[in-house]
Amino acid sequence: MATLKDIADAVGVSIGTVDRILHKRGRYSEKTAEKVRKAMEELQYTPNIHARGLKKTKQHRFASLIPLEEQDSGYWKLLADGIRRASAELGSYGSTVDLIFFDRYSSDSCSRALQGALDSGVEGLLIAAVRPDDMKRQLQDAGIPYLFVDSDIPELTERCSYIGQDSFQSGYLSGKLMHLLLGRGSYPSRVLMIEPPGSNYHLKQRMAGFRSYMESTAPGVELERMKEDLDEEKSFHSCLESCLENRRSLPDGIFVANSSVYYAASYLKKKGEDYSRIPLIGYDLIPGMESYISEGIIDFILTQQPELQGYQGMITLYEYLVLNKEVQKEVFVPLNIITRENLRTFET
Amino acid sequence: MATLKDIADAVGVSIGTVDRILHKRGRYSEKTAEKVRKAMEELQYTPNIHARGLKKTKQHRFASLIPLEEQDSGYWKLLADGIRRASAELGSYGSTVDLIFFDRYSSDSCSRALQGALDSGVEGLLIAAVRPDDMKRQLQDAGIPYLFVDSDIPELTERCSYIGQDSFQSGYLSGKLMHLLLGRGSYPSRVLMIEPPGSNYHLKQRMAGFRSYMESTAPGVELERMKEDLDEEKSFHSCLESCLENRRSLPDGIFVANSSVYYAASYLKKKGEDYSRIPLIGYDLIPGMESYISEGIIDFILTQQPELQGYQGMITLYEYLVLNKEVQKEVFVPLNIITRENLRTFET
DNA sequence: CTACAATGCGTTATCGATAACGCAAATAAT
DNA sequence: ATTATTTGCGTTATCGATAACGCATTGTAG
Repeated sequence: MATLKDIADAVGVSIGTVDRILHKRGRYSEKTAEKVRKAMEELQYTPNIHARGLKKTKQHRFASLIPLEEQDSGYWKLLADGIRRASAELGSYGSTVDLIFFDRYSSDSCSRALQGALDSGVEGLLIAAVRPDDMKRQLQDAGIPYLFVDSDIPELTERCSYIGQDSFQSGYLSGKLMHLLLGRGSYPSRVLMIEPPGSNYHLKQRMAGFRSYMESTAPGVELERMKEDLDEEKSFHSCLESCLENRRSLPDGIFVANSSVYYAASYLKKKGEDYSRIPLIGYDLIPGMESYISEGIIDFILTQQPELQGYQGMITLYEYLVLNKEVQKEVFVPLNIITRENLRTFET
Repeated sequence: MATLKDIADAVGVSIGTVDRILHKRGRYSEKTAEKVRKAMEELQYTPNIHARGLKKTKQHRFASLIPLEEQDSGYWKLLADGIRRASAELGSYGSTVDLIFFDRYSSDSCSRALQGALDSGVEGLLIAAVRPDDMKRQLQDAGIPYLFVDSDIPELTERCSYIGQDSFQSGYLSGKLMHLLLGRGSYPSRVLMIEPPGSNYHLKQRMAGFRSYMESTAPGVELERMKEDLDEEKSFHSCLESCLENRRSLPDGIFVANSSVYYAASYLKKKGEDYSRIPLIGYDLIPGMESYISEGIIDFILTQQPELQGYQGMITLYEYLVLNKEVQKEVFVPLNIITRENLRTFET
């Protein structure tokens, strides 16, 4: 591997000059710059990351801002784990990461946490933008760069990137899988769509995607919609119970637009065989989900690898701010389909 | 972040002593060692990767040994791309990677390539063990560490790791998806299983997994088996043609155990609507596959992210040999299910 | 024509970990 | 008791990139 010194020797100048040219810091003639660039090309100069990183060691500080780990059935713990993994890695590169949590159902908690983060003097923020309206105001004139994960606020064009899901498409995909589970040609069938609490952009998009698939491809399928109000198992159970009691027969399939599918599964299991075999599709591989999948109560889980989102998000922020890498404005993570037969390969 | 110097100052010794204790290089008393270890704990010492890497810059050389990129419909190019990505990354850490290719249908080509790699003086080898018998002999007393990707030879216990697929399980999963596509209750149906040429362990496992699912779960499904002999489009087409002509009716589903599903798709497309709508399941997202998926000719593609396998494999080898990290003996990559509706999220 | 800035380039300390080297003091061997 | 050897520890050059500093030379303003 060629070093700065190799280039300098080849051209007949000093490393200082080469470095100035490399970083366009002025104080050189265009003539030597041309020669240097040619030599770099020929000798295939690659900067030594270690040397660069070592020299540039100056306590970088970042923070992440996501909902409380236990909210949404533990979904945010997965994201937090990814952030922690990135944090450990960045630690040995001389940076620190603060994890800040807020109550996603409280405007107050959210804005206080965000304000605290903005005032804490960190160099960059990783934000799960689950409260777009609250956050938008505060971020308008944020002095520091930020990156969104999980949920986006596209209007904030200064955000350095968004890493997350294509939620409409994931709903659409759920629709297809449900359609397959119903069995072709067994019309008419009735499917129950459950919209969990804390309705945000992504939930609505998933619902819309699901509906869109059914309307365009499976006209014989009738959709019923149910809205949950509390992110809690008991409440979910009773709500589902009253909904199912009011019907003539059991639905032919149930779709839950987030990880609350966990509650639906525990309900169906409790109610026995007839209920358990209703096709059930939902989101996110949170702890405890595995058993319902391997028992076959949950047929498909879609996931957008929250752990990876957290990890990637933090690493991207670092690369953007410290290494000056270019980053994509929008990164959609792969939509994974998890079912009984490939579940094991997704466990860490 | 605490540095060696911080630890040294805290204990009242020099950094040389701390370093010797850290690396157990002798020349210290157990008494100071104890104090140092305590200080490291308290001050949360994390070695600075950059400083370490910089000091240890000494041209590490590795090589990879995989089949020719165009074989198996271009499957190996994906793996090679992953290795190249790792190579670029490791380059800036001062290491080089040679990519060596061999003809996977020639024992001679394989053993010459392997011998060349072993004699080239590299520090570690990444090997796609697609010719277990040939390779086993040569690797018995290989002087250098090696790691397998894609295909394994579990008997060689000195291999530092294996990164790849659980092929039986992936066949089993294919079986489930095929079952869904057939539509529940539409028995009896007949499914054609195609075993591509170059029959190896993984192909056979996939076939076995598929058959196992059907036998255990879908007794009404009748399986027919067809064996291909040449890895070539024309030959595949004529073989498939003669097979389909000898039947009373079209099969209700087709399963191809590797990326040759590409040839099957091009055949079905050519033959028009009746053929195109036959459920078709296969493997690997090779270039050109996308269009058949989005047209709906291929219903499901399973993939074990060959690009990731190549990348991960090379990085793991590096971590094992250079950073002395512990590595898992066996890593199964996630089994991804790709279909029309999530295809886009898997394109890079 | 002097002052003084701007240009072009070389020199050097620095980041943190590593490991070779050197020097005492303690212990062992003769 | 004297020479070897071992033990315990400090000192220092090194890896490559960075950027501050310094010193000429050229250009420009008063």
